[in-house]
Amino acid sequence: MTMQGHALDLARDKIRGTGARMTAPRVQVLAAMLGTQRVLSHRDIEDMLGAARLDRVTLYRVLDWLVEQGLAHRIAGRDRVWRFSATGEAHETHGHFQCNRCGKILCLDELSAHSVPLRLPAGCRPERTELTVTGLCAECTV
Amino acid sequence: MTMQGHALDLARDKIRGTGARMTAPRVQVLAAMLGTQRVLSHRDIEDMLGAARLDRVTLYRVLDWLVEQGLAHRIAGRDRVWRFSATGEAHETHGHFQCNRCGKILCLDELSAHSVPLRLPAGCRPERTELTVTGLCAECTV
DNA sequence: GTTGTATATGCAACACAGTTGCGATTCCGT
DNA sequence: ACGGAATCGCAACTGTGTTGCATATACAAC
Ligand SMILES: [Mn+2]
Ligand SMILES: [Mn+2]
Ligand SMILES: [Zn+2]
Ligand SMILES: [Zn+2]
Repeated sequence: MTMQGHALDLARDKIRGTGARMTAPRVQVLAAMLGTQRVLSHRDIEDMLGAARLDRVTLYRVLDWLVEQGLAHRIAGRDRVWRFSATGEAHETHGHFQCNRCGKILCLDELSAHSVPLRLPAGCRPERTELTVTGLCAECTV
Repeated sequence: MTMQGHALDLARDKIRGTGARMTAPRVQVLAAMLGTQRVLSHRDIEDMLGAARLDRVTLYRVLDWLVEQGLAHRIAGRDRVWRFSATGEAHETHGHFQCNRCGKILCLDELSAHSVPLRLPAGCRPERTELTVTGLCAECTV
């Protein structure tokens, strides 16, 4: 409860900082993301909200907005589902691990995408390097 | 025509090599993939086949089968679209570049995923490392 | 060649992530 | 309070990929 209260306050601060409107959906979604270490899918967040349910489309739009504002980052897994995280700053550049069985994504904070030496075809303008290791997570290893 | 004939013969050889049935859909799809350097989506292949149209589901199943047999590789991009390639052997390990605007994928043959030093959380078993650079391709740069 | 059968195809219906348009609501500066 | 732009909620839609099942066919045995 204290933890959740803190996440709510933090979420409100961050949203206030953008200068845009502070709305219940934005606060709730960002607080949910701040309150966990996990990388959450749209569906994960829907489930977490439970009672405070909000429209599917609104959730998609809030997530897009959080990414635009730099308050969250978006990760593409091999299951072709977007996942979102609000923790840390270096997330744009570090690698991720995705479990082939349960789909869970972990952040590999020590694995920097910047350490990869780029040599691109002529004319290509790189924007971002994504580094994803797939395999089995500790819980799914038999 | 000579080029296409060669791709057809090569496709037939490879399919015969699996010991499974040789069917028109398999030959046509594999030949289409062997006849290009590009990394093709389901839709790309449908368009290429044109007259020799075949059922959507059959195409999905042929692609799955080609991957199972090791005759093609499947690449996950940032959009929710699988892309396939029959060329080379190193697709599992080298990096790829995907254009944020047109979705095209290029192979970065010189960028090896093996060069990335892994340091995973305890218990995680890595199977594959994916390295994708996103940005704008030469044709989409304004 | 004919036949039998496991295998592959084609169709219809479905699942699921994500998007678009638009009218109704609400945040917030005045 | 008030007004208007920003945001929300709903419905309908798109696109990719999957499942179930009846039909067709590759190919091995004869
Ligand atoms: Mn991360
Ligand atoms: Mn490749
Ligand atoms: Zn797992
Ligand atoms: Zn492009």
